[in-house]
Amino acid sequence: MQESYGQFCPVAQAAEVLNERWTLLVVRELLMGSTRFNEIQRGVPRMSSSLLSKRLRELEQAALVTTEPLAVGRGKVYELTPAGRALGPLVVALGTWSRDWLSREISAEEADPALLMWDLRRSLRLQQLPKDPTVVFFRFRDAEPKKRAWWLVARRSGAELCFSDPGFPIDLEFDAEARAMAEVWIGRLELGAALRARRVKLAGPDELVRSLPKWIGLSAFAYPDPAAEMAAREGVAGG
Amino acid sequence: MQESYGQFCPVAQAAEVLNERWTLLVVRELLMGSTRFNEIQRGVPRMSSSLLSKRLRELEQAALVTTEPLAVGRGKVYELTPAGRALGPLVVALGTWSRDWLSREISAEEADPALLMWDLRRSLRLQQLPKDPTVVFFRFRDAEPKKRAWWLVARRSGAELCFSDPGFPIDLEFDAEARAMAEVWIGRLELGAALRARRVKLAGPDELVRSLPKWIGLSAFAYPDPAAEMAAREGVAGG
DNA sequence: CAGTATCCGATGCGATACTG
DNA sequence: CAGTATCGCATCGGATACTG
Repeated sequence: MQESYGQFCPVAQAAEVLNERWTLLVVRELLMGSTRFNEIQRGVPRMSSSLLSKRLRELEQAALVTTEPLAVGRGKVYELTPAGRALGPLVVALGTWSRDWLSREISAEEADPALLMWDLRRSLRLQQLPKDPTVVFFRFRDAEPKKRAWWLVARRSGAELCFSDPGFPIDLEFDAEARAMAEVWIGRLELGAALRARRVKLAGPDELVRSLPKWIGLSAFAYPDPAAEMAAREGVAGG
Repeated sequence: MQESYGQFCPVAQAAEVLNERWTLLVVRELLMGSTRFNEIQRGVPRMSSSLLSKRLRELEQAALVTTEPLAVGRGKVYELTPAGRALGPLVVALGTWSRDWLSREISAEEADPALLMWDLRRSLRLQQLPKDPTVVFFRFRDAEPKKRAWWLVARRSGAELCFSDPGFPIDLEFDAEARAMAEVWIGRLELGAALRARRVKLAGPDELVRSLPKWIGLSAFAYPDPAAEMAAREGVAGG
């Protein structure tokens, strides 16, 4: 832990807790609903276990996180305290600010399909699925071999992500560069626009294509406000 | 600069810019209106010049800050770009969150009168002054000798801060522990309550005492919203 | 699986000294 | 005054190995 700033200013005190490397991203994962160590780690794959462990302890000490031993099996459940949950709007605001003002391109390195798919899976609106299961195949031509193909098997009861063909008939098929998909995901590129520009290709029965925006979620930062969210969806569905 | 997180998530990209040690506090100073190097540094006195210089360059590179050489004399003027200014509500929200949820006590170390007075001077509402000049003497009994006594000479045209008696007749006199004063400043302790509890003492003509809350500002985090602000003022004036 | 302990190298930061 | 250059130590964090 860094030395204290030695200031009474609340911003300084907040910074002492949140500015440590990775900490904010761990909070983000918890806000997104991850509760288990490995689940959290899938959201921050470049972070070592030991550091994640340390950060979780620090967050617990700062009273932003509580843990409870699992009733069955080993391990704990990590959850945000009210103080931690109160950071939700702040993290969203930060993400939105970042999307709007930091014009950095997404690099090839960053557009990790594993992370993207993991995020995407978590944000599905399973209740809106047009079929049960709905199976979507994703192809990222530019990704490293092991991360090129993904099967998403979405059921109302939950969704699974596979690296190899699970054998279900495929309903929809995406084909895109990981970067383009990531831009759509974070709301910098609208799906309709991406499709028109052929940066993202989507194949399947017309009605399934049309209904997709209803149940595939986007990043929390993709929607500045609910109205814009709805407008964006209409636009996509119409395209 | 730390290594990149390697994530496309906007939060990660924002963190890369803002999470460096001291950076957020430098942004805070710029948001508060400081534009000159030394002015900024007075708000972060424990930060070395070299590091402040480096951080300012980084912020400039991230397009949050612009500089302009001074027409006369040496040095530059530092200013936030629109992107930087857009962080304003975020910093305030962070400070408010911190005040509300991080219940850390202000330590004696942190309650630096120099910082407190510097903040206070900057937040005066000079147009609301009852007299011109209005001279306030502050005594912090618990502070180190050199920081025990302060004279604030506030004029509509600007305010000065002195460590030694400037010779003006004193209108109001504060006497408090620096910690108590800091708690009032950040809005964790209401001035009226502090006065009643004798943690802060204020002496002077009745009408000047009463008018003080009108022109002495509090930290940006002391007011969750304008309504609360007005209510707080009324409460103080009545007490 | 769900973490923890240890080690070691990189680097971030603070101190000091210096310049126009 | 308004910064910049340099240096050396501390510490942070990543890799690896380990445990119940």
